[in-house]
Amino acid sequence: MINKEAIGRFVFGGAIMSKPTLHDVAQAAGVSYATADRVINNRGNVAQKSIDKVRDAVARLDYVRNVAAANLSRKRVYRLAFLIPKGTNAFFNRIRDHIAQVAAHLSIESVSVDIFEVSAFSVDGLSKSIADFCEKDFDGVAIVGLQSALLEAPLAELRARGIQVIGLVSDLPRDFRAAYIGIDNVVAGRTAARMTGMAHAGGHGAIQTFAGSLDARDHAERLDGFREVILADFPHLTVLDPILTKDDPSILRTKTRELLAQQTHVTALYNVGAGNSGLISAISAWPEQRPYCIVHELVAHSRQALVAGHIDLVIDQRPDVEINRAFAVLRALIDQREIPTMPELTPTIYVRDNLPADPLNAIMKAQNT
Amino acid sequence: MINKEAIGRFVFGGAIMSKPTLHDVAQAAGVSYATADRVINNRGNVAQKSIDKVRDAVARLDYVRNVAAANLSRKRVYRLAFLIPKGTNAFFNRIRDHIAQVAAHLSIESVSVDIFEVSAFSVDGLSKSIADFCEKDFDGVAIVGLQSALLEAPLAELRARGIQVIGLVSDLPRDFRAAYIGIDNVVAGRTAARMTGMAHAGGHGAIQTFAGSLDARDHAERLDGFREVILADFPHLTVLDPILTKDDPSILRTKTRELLAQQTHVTALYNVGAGNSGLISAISAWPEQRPYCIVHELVAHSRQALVAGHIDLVIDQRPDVEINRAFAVLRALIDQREIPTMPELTPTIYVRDNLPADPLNAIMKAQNT
DNA sequence: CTGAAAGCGCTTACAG
DNA sequence: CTGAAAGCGCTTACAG
Repeated sequence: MINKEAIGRFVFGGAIMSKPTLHDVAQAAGVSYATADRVINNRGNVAQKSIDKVRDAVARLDYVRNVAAANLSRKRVYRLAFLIPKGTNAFFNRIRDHIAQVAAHLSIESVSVDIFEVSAFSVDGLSKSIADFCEKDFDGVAIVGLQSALLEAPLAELRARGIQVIGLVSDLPRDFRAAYIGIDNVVAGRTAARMTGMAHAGGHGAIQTFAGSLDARDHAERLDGFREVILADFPHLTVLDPILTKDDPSILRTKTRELLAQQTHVTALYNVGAGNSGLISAISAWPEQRPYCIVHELVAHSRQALVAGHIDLVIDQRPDVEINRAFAVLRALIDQREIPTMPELTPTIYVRDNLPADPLNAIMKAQNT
Repeated sequence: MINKEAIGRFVFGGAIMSKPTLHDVAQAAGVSYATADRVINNRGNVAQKSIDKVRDAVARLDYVRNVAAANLSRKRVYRLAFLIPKGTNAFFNRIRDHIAQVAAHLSIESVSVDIFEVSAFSVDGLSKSIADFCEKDFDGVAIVGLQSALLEAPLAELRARGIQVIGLVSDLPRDFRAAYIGIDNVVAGRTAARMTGMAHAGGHGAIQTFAGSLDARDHAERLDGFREVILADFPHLTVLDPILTKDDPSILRTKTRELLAQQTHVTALYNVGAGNSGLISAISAWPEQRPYCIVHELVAHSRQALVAGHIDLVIDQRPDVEINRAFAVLRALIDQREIPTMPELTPTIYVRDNLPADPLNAIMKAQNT
């Protein structure tokens, strides 16, 4: 035990001091407790002279408000909400599950969590949902957003009501949310390209891309990133224009089947969007000579396909990490604290060997025994 | 806003009830507040009859202790410590930095954090450090462990003193710690193998492995996992026995240089251990014809080599995530709560495209302007 | 504009 | 074995 570093202690004149309280501040400033409280919390109705004295004392003593005590005395409940696209999309189901799971633990610490489902990918629907949401009494909300000026008015209304807003997975107009929690989709596309390039080991090839729609910003960004890297670093490879799928599994199935039946020169498939179950079902019928295959988001079917060797790679945005961070960021914003240090969000590469334990699978195993 | 789910509220008879307090429990049980407190916290000196009544009331009301209020009243400080190998190893520097960073934020919430450096990788040193540590007054400690029966006695002593112990990065003897936070190194090796296999695109090849020492459990496990996957799924590839390096960069440099000068049939390099700066410096002298190259842990030099294209892949254990989890788990253990849901630990694959933002780099850029 | 007092849900002596 | 009371650091009426 050679070296020792002490952090987070208050050492004064060699002795460990306890943290200053509002009482100490009031005393040092020569005002009453209540007055000190008023300036600390900007409650108004305080003489400028008092304000200055208190501010000064705060700085001198290095006072920091004890949020836990404050919350206790107010019986505070953090009222949080999530606005998530409704529907059966496996990815958003995963998001919902994790929110519920975290909420169950957090309820112990006086946090209430509501999930609202909004009509998927519709600017009108989302705009109306946000407007409705204004009526409710919440402290903060995480919204799976869209980029549209139509959302600005309802978002401004939320802010006016003191509700903290963050974008989740898909961003809102920049100036109308306090933070964005999600991956950079250009980076995700670049990552997919790097892996595809590596897997060709310098050989020639052509990559068939798939996208739900080029209007979807995340899809377009992934394609851009993908093309950038292939163009710059893998001159032997060609990126074919995307087949548009509306994220519909049956379209993906049909198109993939056609492609494989034609015995084309295609050496790799990359789907930037959803609907992978269709792609997988088509591919698994051609097990012997399938192309290299990358998709996004780890959900039941993509996971299974990875394990079975039908696809090679899944790029995942770790919705569990995103949700955890959304809670932490919302609480910090509501408390007007600094946002805590957290690990960065980066697209995660899964192969069959580094998959996280599968909770569903564990349950099924338990049932079988 | 079609559907709505409320979580974490207490709904009773249609009305939202606030959580029951100890007061409610005492009343329902027909005992005094103090007695209820005694059974909740197992303070002893309570008649069995009272215990039963209180336990019953707790179950009926679904009471859960308010930890924040308890901590406030006790002016509780969580006294946490980390035992980390000393030395200049870039990986452990990263660990130390992140601990300090998290600690700076946590100090606000009455947590004190101390880092103790112990002589690296020495069972004797670690054993003595743990014994010394018993004398100090802490609530919990995370230890970068070793597997040795010699550690059992001092660890038992820690437990006897009510100090919560977890293994971090490298595990302690199973029965003498409450949890282990770190990746599965067999999985890490398997992941490296899968990527190496893919990068050969079905072609033949030979992979030269490097390890610090085969006595190091993590090194041995990574090699095992690596061999397993190559053997099972990549029959065209051969895994060469590891060159032992003591994790010394100069040894790695020399050996790699020799290897490359010999113009061998080696198509890939995989170092399961540390000392990568040596490997990288040797490789970067042969930019045109270098083999495929995988190393562990994202630190300044491996990151730079990835960006420069000298190496292909870094497998990282996300020490930042591990540290965050260590704090959360220690606090849960100390509070005797359930361990909170957190994203799983899985070896992370980095290529040059999905790197997290580099804080150092950002600082240097700022200084240059 | 300012201050004294009760209360948030708990723990800790202290008195029976 | 049991209970009444003060106090943790804050907020919220309420009275001046």
